[in-house]
Amino acid sequence: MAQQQRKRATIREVAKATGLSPAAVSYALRGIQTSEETQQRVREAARELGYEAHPIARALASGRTGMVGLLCGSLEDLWQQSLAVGIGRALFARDRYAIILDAAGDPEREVTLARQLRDQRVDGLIVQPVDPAADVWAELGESLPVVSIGDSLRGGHAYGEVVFDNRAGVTLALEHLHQLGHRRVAVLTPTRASTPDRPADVHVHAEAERIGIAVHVVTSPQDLPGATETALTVLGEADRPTALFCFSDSIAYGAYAATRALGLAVPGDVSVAGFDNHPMSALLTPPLTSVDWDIDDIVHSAVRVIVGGIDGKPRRRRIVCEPSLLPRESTGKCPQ
Amino acid sequence: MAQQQRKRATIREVAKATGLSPAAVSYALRGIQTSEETQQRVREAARELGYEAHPIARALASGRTGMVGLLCGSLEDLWQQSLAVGIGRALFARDRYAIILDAAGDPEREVTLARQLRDQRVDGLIVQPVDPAADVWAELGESLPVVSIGDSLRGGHAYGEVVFDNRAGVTLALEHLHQLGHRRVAVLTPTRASTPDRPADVHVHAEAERIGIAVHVVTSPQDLPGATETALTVLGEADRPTALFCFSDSIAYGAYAATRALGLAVPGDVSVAGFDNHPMSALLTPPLTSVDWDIDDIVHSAVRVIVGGIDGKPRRRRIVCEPSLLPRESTGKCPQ
DNA sequence: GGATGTTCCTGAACCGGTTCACTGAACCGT
DNA sequence: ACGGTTCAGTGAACCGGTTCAGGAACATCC
Repeated sequence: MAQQQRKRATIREVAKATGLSPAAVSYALRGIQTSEETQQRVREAARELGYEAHPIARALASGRTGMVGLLCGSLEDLWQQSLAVGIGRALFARDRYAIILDAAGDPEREVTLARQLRDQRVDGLIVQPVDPAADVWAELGESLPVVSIGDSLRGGHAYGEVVFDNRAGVTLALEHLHQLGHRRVAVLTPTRASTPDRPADVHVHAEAERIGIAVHVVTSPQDLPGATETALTVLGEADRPTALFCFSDSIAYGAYAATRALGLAVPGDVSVAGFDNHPMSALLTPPLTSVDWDIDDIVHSAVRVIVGGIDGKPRRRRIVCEPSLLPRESTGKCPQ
Repeated sequence: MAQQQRKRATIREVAKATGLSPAAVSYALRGIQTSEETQQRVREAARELGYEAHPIARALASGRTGMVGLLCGSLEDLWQQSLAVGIGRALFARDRYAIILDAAGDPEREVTLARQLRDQRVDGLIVQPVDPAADVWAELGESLPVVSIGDSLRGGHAYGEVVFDNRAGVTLALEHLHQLGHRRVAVLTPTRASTPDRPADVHVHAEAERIGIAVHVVTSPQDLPGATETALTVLGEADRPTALFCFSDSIAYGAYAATRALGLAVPGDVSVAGFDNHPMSALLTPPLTSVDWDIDDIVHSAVRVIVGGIDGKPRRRRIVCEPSLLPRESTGKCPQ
């Protein structure tokens, strides 16, 4: 398409119009190193010429792009979608743009995308790590502020962290199920790096043991068909668990689909608990019991921290979010 | 943060290492105007030096950023979230990045964001217009390829269009409801520009008249609380409609919440039909009758067309998507 | 009154690629 | 042997800002 690229005015034209040097104009437009009166004159000339700073040129010269990378662990998950949307908006409100990428639960893909974002010269990176122990975080950490959401990056390579007290969430859910009499629970966690020592997973086992529940941990994709299939397998086993604890609501939705397909009643035959409390969860039949986090708080914390990092604040931040349990009707007394 | 910005190698260093001019290296790396043997040498030297092209510098010199703007009408809508995610992925697969912005149903905001994206020098713009008749599209159309999704931009200012045959969708839904005996239907459409002559809206009235249904058109926000409130109002009216036709599934979810709050049975007391067929819709109780579009097809069409536009293909494209009706259990015979 | 600062502005280098005009050499057919 | 192409590569300008060293003008201080 022969785009005529509608030549916009440059800083040198504004300089010519005002009789100043380009440097002076550059300063004036940023309100520094110039007299109030000059700034006034420059602004006026700029407006008349329809001058708009060229972000690319500015980025090249100043070394900052105004872009923040957002690397999501798995955007199939509706909750992560909400988070991404929220972060995109919040960044925009601070004059920055988000580049949203999706590792789709694959640790290798995550590494590739992370490098790609660095090469793209984003000013900062927000990541929901698939593999919090990957070496790539150390590598990125030396050239960018990195903020992790959800899990701590191993080795302290993050500039900031907004971590969830997953342990508390797990405890809440498992105790809730125990109280209802469940002793055999399947835990469906998102497909993740095969690091077997992820703190949350370890905690599931430890807590289950402490509380007195036999758990069976299974990984699951986050999309509806994938999660449904996983749940079908779990529920089709000989020794069917009496409750499913899903590490994201999206997975719980798959569990619902599976119970429906198998003709199982929730919570009559099997209880289901979720994690995240997506708005849709209240709308299902029965409404889904879920562990709730304050998503707005997470969004704003993450954005505040990454912006701080970009602006050179030296103090690292670690913000811990506490969950609460929202007991609804998908969990009930253990059958017989 | 004293980021040491880990100096990466530049093209001139590669030039020095190979004994070529920077220009030759630039050409060689892009595989043009140089001998196979030189390209080989250059690639090798680049690898050894850890050279990666600097996208910003490239963008400044070449005038293309590799970024595509994606301006969504209202990201509250789960279906639009799916679309955004899909488009982001598909663009990335073609070595491009998406900048996803959200007009939140506000036409003024849409104009501002559109201009902002242009000033940000995106190579192209994909938009789900809130106001297809806005003047801004003409303005953008002269400096960028613009692809609209959903509605045609008035005045033919788009380079390409992936439009939905909304009329057909409306017809499908209304005829379905008519067949079930409904004669009084409320239509909940997303909050939009106040252009009263939007083709889809006009068509609702025309089709309703043709078919013999009295319609009452109401605009609604797309988020769950907003849509719930709108539905509550509609269902609380003296002359309550016997069916709700929601122009997006997200609005239908609000309708479900409202019926629940009012103690109305679906479809016993009121039928609900949606539009878009989001994956969650099959999971509700009762499963939602919805007008279905092939979202993958939409994603790939839009991306194919915008990439064509960016690459200078002169032929404009208009792709029309046809809907199909997925009758599920949320629509039933009109009470008495 | 000379040393010392400020304030405001300039010139030039710089960021790191791309592109255009041009050159020297090789290759072509006759 | 000759004019005409094609190929591979060069040098310099260029994209449009930012930044740094420095300088003129003016105020301040002892």
